[in-house]
Amino acid sequence: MAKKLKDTRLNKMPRTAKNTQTKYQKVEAIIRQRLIDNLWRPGNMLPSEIQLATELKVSQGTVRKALNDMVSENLLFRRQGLGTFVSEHTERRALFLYFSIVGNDGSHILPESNILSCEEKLVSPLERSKLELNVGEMVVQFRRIRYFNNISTIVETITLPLEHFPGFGTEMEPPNNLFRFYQSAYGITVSKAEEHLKAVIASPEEATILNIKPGLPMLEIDRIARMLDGRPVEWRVSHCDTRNYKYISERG
Amino acid sequence: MAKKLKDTRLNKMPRTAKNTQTKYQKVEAIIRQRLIDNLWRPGNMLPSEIQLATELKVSQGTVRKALNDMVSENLLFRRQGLGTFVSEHTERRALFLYFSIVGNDGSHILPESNILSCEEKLVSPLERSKLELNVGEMVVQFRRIRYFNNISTIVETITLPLEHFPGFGTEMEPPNNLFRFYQSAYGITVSKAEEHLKAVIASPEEATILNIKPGLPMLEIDRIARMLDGRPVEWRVSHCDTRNYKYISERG
DNA sequence: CAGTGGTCTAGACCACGCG
DNA sequence: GCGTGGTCTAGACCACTGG
Repeated sequence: MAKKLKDTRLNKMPRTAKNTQTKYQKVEAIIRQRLIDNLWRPGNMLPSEIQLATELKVSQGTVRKALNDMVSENLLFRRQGLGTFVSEHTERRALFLYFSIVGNDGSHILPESNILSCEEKLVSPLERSKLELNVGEMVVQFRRIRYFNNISTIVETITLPLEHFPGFGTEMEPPNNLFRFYQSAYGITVSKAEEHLKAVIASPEEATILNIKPGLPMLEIDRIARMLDGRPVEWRVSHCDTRNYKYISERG
Repeated sequence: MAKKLKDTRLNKMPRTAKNTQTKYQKVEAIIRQRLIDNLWRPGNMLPSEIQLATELKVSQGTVRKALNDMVSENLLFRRQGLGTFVSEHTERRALFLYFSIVGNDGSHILPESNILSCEEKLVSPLERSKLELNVGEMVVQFRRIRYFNNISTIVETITLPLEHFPGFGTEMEPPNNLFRFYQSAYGITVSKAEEHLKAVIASPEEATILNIKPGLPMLEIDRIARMLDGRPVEWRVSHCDTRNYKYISERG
């Protein structure tokens, strides 16, 4: 790692067949790298467009395009009259961006959670492929129940690469909003996730845990969350009782 | 309807508290209306940015911003050196934009389909609320099975407001790609959809139709599709056997 | 080659938030 | 009032497409 580091000033080489990256893409890459390096932390204000333009020797419009692209990726947000800021994993963000379960009436509620178990172990072949790890690496795995209005509705199994989360779960109880915790405690920002959904049957164990009938249909959400550089950072399998809740998704 | 129609030339009134719409938003509204009116049809090329800018008395940059916004809504697409075009509901679009079921290995296949039944009837209260219709309006409702590689996997119930689809299903068999048919035969472009997912149990009837065991868990996809002006135009409930297939969704 | 969209610049003015 | 982002303009040049 750490190849090509002295790119602070953009080269003036014309864009040819061998060099398809535009100026605003270079600006974007520089800013993205600064986020990865935690040079600007979540909640911080970035330098103004003018300052960035001056520093990087491009016009304000070019900086603007780069920033706008990152805003539409939800990495940054802007407030007119104030400035441009690094996004944080707030409650609101967790609720509307990374949590797709709502009540039958459409109401958004972030459920409470309760840890059932937590262990460190050697990565299994399936976990290796899901988290793109090497043989012999360690993971932390824990299960938890999630409650809406004190009614247990979801059981989750969460697997993390121990490399990125030293001491996770042993030094303190993981909180309800995990993404915010990853960000504040480990400097890891989840910026994307892929969810795979299936319908399954509640196992006897799940039925006991959730206090429902075994054989009840459950919505399975199998999700890989990725950090800013695109590497997987969490594998989560959630089984959700969808009698009173539903998963929502927009298309188009 | 048809208030405020003579807005072809943009007014020069300064943007105040009572007038928050910017120039590019006005340009966007004009172009969107032309799409709704089928003035430019799917697949057609729009006038060049320069032409639009001249016609609407704004600069090329303003037109560009309006067009780019609509490109990111998938209403238009651009090809450098050629022009800007109205999006069509092609196979590819159906497959990647409005069909979220893929194989367990991630492969995209558009299933074949087979109509089971089709009827016109008075709208029910539930259908009224789903499709935002009035009491006494008529709908067309039909069921179909969908096959992946000749294996029946999905059973769908589709409800359409008859008002927008005169003669639907009676004059000819609805084809596999419905959205393309809505567009080519009725001038109706689906531009957005909201999907609500739950896990349910296969009913005895569904089990018979799909040749599976009753009681098998099925993924229910309850979807409202909307046309360019935002009005609902199709209600579809799909029950999918997810043993060999899965629903995918990106977040962030 | 001419025409299209794509990038980049420079500068003007507006709307907003805060002191 | 001042600094921020937001809008708008005008013009230059590049890259791609098709004839």
